[in-house]
Amino acid sequence: MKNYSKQREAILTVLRETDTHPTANWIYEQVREIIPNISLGTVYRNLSELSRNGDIISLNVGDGFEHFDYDTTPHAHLHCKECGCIHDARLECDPLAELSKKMGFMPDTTIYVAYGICQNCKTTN
Amino acid sequence: MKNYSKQREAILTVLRETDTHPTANWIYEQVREIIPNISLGTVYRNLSELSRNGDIISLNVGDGFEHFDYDTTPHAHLHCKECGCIHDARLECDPLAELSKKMGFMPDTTIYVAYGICQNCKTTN
DNA sequence: ATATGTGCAAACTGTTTGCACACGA
DNA sequence: TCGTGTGCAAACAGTTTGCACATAT
Repeated sequence: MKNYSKQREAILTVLRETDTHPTANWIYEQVREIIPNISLGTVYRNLSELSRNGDIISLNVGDGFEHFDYDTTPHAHLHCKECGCIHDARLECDPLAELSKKMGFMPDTTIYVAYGICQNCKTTN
Repeated sequence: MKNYSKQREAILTVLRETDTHPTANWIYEQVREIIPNISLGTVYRNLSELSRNGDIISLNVGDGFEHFDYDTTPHAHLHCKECGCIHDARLECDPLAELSKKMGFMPDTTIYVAYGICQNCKTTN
């Protein structure tokens, strides 16, 4: 762990302590409870940097928002088109890792997303 | 196959005849060679509709552009961070389908993306 | 005639960036 | 002091949308 700025530490703390897949703005609002006058630009800058370093994962599910995940291990995301929730799931196999090896492609991140309707929304409607 | 407008037909034709994963703007420029005065808004509207219907796939690799794919079958995408190319690959297993079944999640689309450096960029640098 | 789709351009919005300033080594 | 990071606000860019008009049934 490097010697990060207190802003970056706060962002990491917020991200570590949630099991959702928050957007930059949600993180911004949470971090403001720790550092009230932090700016949204700083949040974006740090999230980009952390993502580039591989400390966190940037997840784009096509809802117009970038989502961030503290868990950088390969795992699946189940994204509900109805309520927008994103659930994690353990992978039973990792085809992207195997594939990449065969094709001479060096992946440093792999993303698995299933789009559909979650159980909760299914029973509600 | 429904009775689509000639604009939508042209968009589908362009999409069918490429093996890349074009952006809305690239599609727009191609379609203009068929329908010179088509508007970008129409391209976006049709792509959204087609994607919603499941006729095409919308793919977001986090480069700021939405990419579209005529191939709606589950397959892997290898996205090069260097040159931005997106290569297709056959899946050796489909964990998202299996997972979803177990968790009561009904997916209508599954996205597999590996981020890294492609073989071409690796040898060039 | 009526409903659906289009062209155009303005508006929207998540994200990025330039710049002056603050902070830590 | 010097370099890196921040706060602020303006700018950016991909996408969406309102509206008048065209098109097909």
